[in-house]
Amino acid sequence: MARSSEPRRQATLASIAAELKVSRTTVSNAYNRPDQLSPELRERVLQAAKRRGYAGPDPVARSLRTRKAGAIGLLLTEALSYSFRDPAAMSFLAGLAESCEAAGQGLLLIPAGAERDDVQAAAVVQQAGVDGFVVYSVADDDPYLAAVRERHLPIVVCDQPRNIPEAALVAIDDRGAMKMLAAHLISQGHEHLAVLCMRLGRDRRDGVVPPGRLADSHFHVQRERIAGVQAAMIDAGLDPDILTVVERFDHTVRSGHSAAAQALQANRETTALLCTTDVIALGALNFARVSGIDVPSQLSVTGFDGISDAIRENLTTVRQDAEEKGRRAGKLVLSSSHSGIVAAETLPTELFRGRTAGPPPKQPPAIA
Amino acid sequence: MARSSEPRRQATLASIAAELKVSRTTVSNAYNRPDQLSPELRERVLQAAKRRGYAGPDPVARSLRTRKAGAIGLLLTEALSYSFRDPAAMSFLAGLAESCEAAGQGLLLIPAGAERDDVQAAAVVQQAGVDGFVVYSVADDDPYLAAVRERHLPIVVCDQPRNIPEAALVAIDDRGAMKMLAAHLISQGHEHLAVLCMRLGRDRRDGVVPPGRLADSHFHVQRERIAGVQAAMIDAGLDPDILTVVERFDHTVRSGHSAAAQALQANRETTALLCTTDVIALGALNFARVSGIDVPSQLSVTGFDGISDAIRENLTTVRQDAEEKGRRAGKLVLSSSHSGIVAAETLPTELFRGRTAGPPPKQPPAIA
DNA sequence: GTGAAAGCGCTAACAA
DNA sequence: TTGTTAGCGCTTTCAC
Repeated sequence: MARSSEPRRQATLASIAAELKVSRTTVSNAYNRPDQLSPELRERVLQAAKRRGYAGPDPVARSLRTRKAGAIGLLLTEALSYSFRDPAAMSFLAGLAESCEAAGQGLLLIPAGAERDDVQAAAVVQQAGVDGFVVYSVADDDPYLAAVRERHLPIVVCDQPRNIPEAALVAIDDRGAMKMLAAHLISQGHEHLAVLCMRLGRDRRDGVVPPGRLADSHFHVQRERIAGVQAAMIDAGLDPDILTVVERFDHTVRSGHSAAAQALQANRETTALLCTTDVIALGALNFARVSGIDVPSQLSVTGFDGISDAIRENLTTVRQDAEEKGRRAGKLVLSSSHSGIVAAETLPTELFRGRTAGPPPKQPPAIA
Repeated sequence: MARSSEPRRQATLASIAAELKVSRTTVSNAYNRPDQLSPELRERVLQAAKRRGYAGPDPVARSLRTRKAGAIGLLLTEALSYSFRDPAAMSFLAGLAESCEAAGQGLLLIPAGAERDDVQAAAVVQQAGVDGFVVYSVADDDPYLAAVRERHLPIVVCDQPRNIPEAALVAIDDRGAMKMLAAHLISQGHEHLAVLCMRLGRDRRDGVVPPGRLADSHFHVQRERIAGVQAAMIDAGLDPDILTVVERFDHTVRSGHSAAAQALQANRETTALLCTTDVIALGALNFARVSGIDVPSQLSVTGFDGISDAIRENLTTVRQDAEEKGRRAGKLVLSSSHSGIVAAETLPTELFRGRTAGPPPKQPPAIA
C-alpha cells in the first residue's frame, strides 16, 4: 500500500505523509482541519507539500469521498455560443454566477447544444460532476433535460418546463404579463394583432404557425406568452383564431426583421406586432424603419424582457429582472440539498410604456 | 464486498452488477464500451439500471479512476457578475464555450472574485475538478492565479499576464495596436494626449496616475496599451512624461464618463482622449455629449476592442476578435494535455476609423 | 494530537 | 464475451 519512493510521479497526500512519516490523516488535517494538529506540524506538512509540488488534496478524490462536487451545472438548450449573444440569458447567467460565487461553488456549463443523439446527450450530462442542476429555458422534451432528471439531483428550472414535479421553479407570469400588454394594445383600438415568436419546437419550422403547432409547443414560455395574447383577445370579444403567429427558430434581430415582414405579408390588416422577446422586437423595429413604416403611428411593436437595448430604444415591453431570476435559481439549487421541499417562485414583471405602441392607423401600413 | 441488498440507497454500478449476477466490468462496459458485450446483455443491464434509478457511472468516481475531469476551468478576476457585463469578456466566453462544447467538455466558472483571503482563494481553486485552466485578464499577482499554477495543470493565459513560463498564451499586440492608434492621432496634429485606463493594480486607486504606478502596473494589457501611446509620442518627438493618465477601478461606462472629466480637468490643453477599452470610451463620449463638447471637432476620443456598441456608435477604435480569442484559448487547453509544448498565439487587430477622431481644434475645449 | 482501517464508485489490465 | 484483481486519492470513524 505504501509506495515509499517512486520518483517521477505527482505527489499525493499519501506520498507526503510517507515522506514525513506521519499518517495520511495528519496531512489531510493540515488542509481541512488546521485546528486538529499543532501549528508546527502543520507548517512542516505544508512545507513538504510545497517542496514536492503538491497542490493540496485532489478535488476529484475528495469529491468522491465527501459526495459533494462543489459545483452546480447549468443546462442551456441553445448552443452555448448562441446563448451568449442573448442579453436576457446573459443577465440570468450573471445572477446565477453571483449566487454561486457567494457560496463558493463553481458553475459548470454543460456542453449541451451541439448536434448530438440522445445517447451522447445523456453521456454529456452524466459526465458532469455537480451537486445539482439549473435548467434554463429548454424544451420540455429536451433529451438533455431527460438526462438531467435521471441524475436524481436537485433541479431548478427556469421559465420552462413546468411538467417536472421534482424540480423547483423560478418563473414569472408570462401569460398574465403578455395578456396585459395585449389588452393595452386592444384598448387603444387594435384588432388585427400578430405575434412574432421564437421557436415552438426543437425542429426548425420558420413561418406562419398553423393552429395545431401552437397547442403542441414544447416551449412553455412561448406558449404562455401567445396564450396571453389570445386571452386578451377573448376578453375583448375578438376571435383568437384570427391571430397571426410567425415563428422563427433563431433568436436574433435578423429573425425579428424577417418575421415582421412575413407577418405583414400574411395579414395586411395587421396594426400591431407583439413580439415574444425584445430581440425579435428590435428586429421588427428595424424592419419598419427600412420599410418606411412609422412606429407607432402606422404600426405598433412590443417586446418582452426589458433588455437594455430595448429600454434604450424606448420599446414598449414587459420588464422582468432576469438577473434576479438567476440569483434566485442559484440560491434555490444551493439550498435544495438540505431541505427536501421543492419551491416555486414567481417573480414580478412590469409593463414598460415606451414609444413604440400607440393607436392603430386608419389605414394599415403599405409594404414597400 | 458485495452488498447484495440494502434497500434505501442509491444504486451503484456494483449493486446493479450484483442484482444481475454479472461482474462490474460488464455493467461498466454496458455504458462505456457497448461493443464489448452482447446487445441483449447490455439491454438487460440498462433495463435494470432504469428500474433502480441508476443514472450511469458516477462521474466523480469515473474521473478519479480515469484521471480526467471532462471540464476546463475558467478564471476571471472580476467578480463573475461584473464580467458578465463586459461585452468583450462575454465574447471571449462565447468563443471559449464554443470550443468546449465542440469537444464535449464542460466549462467550469471558478468562483473567484469574491472578497477572500489567499487561503480561501487557494481552496476555491483546489476544489475545481478540471483538466486545465484558462485564465482571462487577471493581475499578475492575483492570488487565484497563484493557486492555479500550483495545480500543475495545463494553463492558457489570455492577455495577461506574461510572466508564466509554463502557460500557453493567446494575445494580441496591445502595444503595437495602441501605438498605431496614437500615431494616427498625432499625425493629425494632436500633441496633448490623455489616456483613460482601467485599474492598474488590484487596489482601488481612481484618479490621475503618478509615474511610478504606471511602471508597477500588475495588469499587462493596460500597461502595454499605455506604453503604446508613449512609444508613439517618443517616435513623434513628444515627451511621453507629459502624458496624462487617468485610472478607474470599475470597468463601466460611468467610469469612462468621470475619467474623461478628470482628464480634461487635469490638463486643459488635452485634445484627445485615448481610452484603453471601448466601454470607457463610450463613457467619455457620453461626457462630451452632456458637456456640450463636440466630437471630433473639439475633442477626439478613441477606444479599444471593437465591441458592437462601439462600432454602432462609430467609435474610432482597435478591433480585435475576442470570440476567436476564446475559441483559440479553448483549443489550446484542450490539446495541451497531449503535446507538452506551450504555444503562444498572437491574433491580429485592425484599426477601425470611426467618426470620433479628427484633427485637434485651434482652441482646446472649454469645460462647462 | 495522531494513526489504522475501511471504503467512496469506478475502470483497466489481465485472465478465463 | 465475461469475470477477477487492484487500485485511483482521499476522508472518516474510532482507537490510541
